Amino acid sequence: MHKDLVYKALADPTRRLMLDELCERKEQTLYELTARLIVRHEVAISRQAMAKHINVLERAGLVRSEKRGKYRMLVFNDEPIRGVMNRWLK
Amino acid sequence: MHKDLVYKALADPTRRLMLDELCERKEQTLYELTARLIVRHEVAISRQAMAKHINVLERAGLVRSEKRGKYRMLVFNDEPIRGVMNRWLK
DNA sequence: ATTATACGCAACCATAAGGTTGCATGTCAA
DNA sequence: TTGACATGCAACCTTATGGTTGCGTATAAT
Repeated sequence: MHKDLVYKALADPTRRLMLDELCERKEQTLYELTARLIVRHEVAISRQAMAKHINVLERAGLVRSEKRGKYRMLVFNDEPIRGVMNRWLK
Repeated sequence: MHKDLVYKALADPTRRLMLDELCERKEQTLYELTARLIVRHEVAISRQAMAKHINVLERAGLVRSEKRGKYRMLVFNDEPIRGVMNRWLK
């Protein structure tokens, strides 16, 4: 569980929006999430770019994914964030 | 107070070490901090690179600096971190 | 069976990020 | 006042990052 990956994953605004959405709706497909970002947050992005972002989030442990048929189901996991943010707080 | 700058500032391991040190010892000069990182954390880095990192941290509001004679005094400020980490925690 | 769907993978591109070297400048000590 | 010291500034370089296009593939729908 490399914390560096968590910090780096959170450094991109698009990935933070993705976490916002996944935080609200616990389970989504990659396709749903992409559509949601485009229409609700006016993000201009391709599916392939979204897939890359999801991979970054998954390597950081912030997202768990599971292949179900032709869909990739995404679930948010807040545990890495908890282990990372208290570092400089007393 | 752009939160994006905070996330980006935290994305680099050297800057995180700098915050660690500044969190421990509230007031340091840039020179002290550089020396401390090199000897205590075995970071191979130049003074100029450190100055760049400090500027990034300052723009994010994580460090306040004040010119005192020929020294630049650095003070850690945890307020931006508090405003940034509860985003995905219930 | 054929077509549409949701996704994975790879190559490629432009910009940002982190680092270095070199030089200039203001401050302090001898 | 002269020199060492702590820092600022700018140009430059390398690699990482975020994005794209193109193609392949397994699943689902018609």
